[in-house]
Amino acid sequence: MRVTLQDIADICGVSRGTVDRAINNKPRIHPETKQRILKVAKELGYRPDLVARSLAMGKTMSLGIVVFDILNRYFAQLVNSIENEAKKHGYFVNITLQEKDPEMEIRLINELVDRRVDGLILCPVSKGKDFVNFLKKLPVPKIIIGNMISPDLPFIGINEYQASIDATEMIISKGYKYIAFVCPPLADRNKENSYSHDERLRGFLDTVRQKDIKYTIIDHWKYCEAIDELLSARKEKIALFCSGDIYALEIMKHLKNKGIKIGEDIGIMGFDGIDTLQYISPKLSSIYNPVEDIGKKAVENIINLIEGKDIDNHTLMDYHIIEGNSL
Amino acid sequence: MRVTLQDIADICGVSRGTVDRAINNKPRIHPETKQRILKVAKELGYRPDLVARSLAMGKTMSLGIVVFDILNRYFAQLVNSIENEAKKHGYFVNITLQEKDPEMEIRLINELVDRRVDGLILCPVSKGKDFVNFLKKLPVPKIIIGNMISPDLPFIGINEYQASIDATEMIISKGYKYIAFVCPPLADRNKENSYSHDERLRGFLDTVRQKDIKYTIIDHWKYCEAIDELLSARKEKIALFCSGDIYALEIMKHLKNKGIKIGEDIGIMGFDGIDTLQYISPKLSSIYNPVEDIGKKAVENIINLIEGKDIDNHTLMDYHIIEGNSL
DNA sequence: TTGAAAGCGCTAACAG
DNA sequence: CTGTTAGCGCTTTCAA
Repeated sequence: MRVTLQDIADICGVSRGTVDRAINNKPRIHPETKQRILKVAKELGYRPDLVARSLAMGKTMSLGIVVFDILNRYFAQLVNSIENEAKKHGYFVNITLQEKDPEMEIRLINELVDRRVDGLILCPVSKGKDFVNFLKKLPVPKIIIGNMISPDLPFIGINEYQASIDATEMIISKGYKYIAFVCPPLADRNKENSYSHDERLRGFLDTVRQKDIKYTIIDHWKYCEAIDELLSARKEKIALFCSGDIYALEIMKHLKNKGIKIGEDIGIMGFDGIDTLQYISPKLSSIYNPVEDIGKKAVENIINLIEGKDIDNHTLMDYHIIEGNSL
Repeated sequence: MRVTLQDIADICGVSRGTVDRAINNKPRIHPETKQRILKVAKELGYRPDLVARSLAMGKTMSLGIVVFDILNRYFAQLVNSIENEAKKHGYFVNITLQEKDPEMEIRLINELVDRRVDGLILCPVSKGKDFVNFLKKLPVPKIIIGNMISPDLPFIGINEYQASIDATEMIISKGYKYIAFVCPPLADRNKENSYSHDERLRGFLDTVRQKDIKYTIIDHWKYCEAIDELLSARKEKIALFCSGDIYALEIMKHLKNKGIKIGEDIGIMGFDGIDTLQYISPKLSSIYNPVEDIGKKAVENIINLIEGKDIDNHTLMDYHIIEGNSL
């Protein structure tokens, strides 16, 4: 049913090789036969079988992407920019979501490799020596985004530690004397890769301790309740530094429902600068995480690796503070 | 470098066929040889080459998805649910974004077919007879989501017309005497497929005309300015019915900046019920568009088609009105 | 300039 | 139960 090179060859009375030369613009073919072949190919609506080509060439022109959740705005933006950049270079994108399940993550990576993607872009949740070894052994190049898991694996991200210091200093500069740092549960962080959150926490702690600011760490899922308690327990005006805008948005929703005025009764700082924020009032202060640039850079780097070129093993992109009205 | 069936066959002193039987759990093989082969395969870390398998079997176990923009929350939710469901059935997902460019759309669909995806799930922007013919001629099954383009092509969506009637009646029931319908420019709608918006508009018009309600249609990109004018020109309290939550969010942002109280000074109704709304105050009234169910159903249907089974050509899913505080 | 043939790694049909 | 063989559709090398 589908037209193959052989079909065209039969009709034109030439060999498959010649048809190949005509169709793929290869040299060493007589212009006239070429025209004849192209004409027939067009009439028959010939389309190449990219699976067969991949097998023959050992190259699929596709990238495997593993992220955990495209509903997370950060990853939606990331995937969007990866897809756009990949397309420009003629690559297609195989996306899989691993739902924060380390076993599933490994399974999915394996299957992408089985499908012979030419390169992998990963935002891993797994961590540890075994996982790093697993990745290193894979027969395809890979780029890690966001959660660094090993200095040996090519990485793209921002300086989370410094960004967190900058954010904390900015909060302090607004006069807050008590800051709560909100982040995912430590229990999860032991199993999962939480490099970003760890670095942010470290930056926070180093700053508040050095500046002698009172603080607490809220690292469990009942953070809204914890904040309520905090509000009734502390007299001074407090600020919340959320390790991710998603937390900040949930908290803002909660506080608004209670009639608490954000920016007046309490200060909030986010992290990531996701674009949903444009619709939120008051405007949330946050850290702009250049996710589009990161996606683009990841594609550039992975293609360089695929082509055997050298890249910087660690690339840190520029971030900056977004001043909103929430502090 | 990569281990093949032949490598294992050589080591075990059997033929490729036998190794195949062992590895793929096929019958007619002696348990002992099977064990021996499996052991070697494991030691060598054998992994199947899915490209080769695809070529041999004429099946890639992958679905091609074409949407225009994963940054649009509606499509992020859709893609998420498609990916999850596909994974359950052992299918992988090739996603491409066409940026509302009809030519690009055709190019991308063609390339997905060249890559031998087993089925396509499309949210087309193109329309017209040529495009429908193009789709019909494709040698793979396909499902259309959202924008119906032909009664002959399998479609999944909601009854946009009826939903719009329900929404309009609900607005009217709140006492509004003047309603503005906000939707994308007509100019774009002539070229692009705007089935959803057209149906919503039709439902709106049929209702306001029948109930003798004053109305206007704002179908250009300067809708915020248009609304400002409307607000100063009309004395009665007006409602805006936005054909898409995205418009509603932009408008709410604009109005909030001007200090206009939504739900009090003006009424707003959205469409789609995207999940960003949970963070927005006041809560936007909207129409819940069951995008997750649609994605799931699309995968089920496309797999049925791939397997040669029959499906309902048109599937309408349940929607419902979300009552917020914006009316 | 063109043809023939081998091979990519796997599946499947047919013998033995 | 196992081996052999012929593809799948394309690329690539070597002859002619």
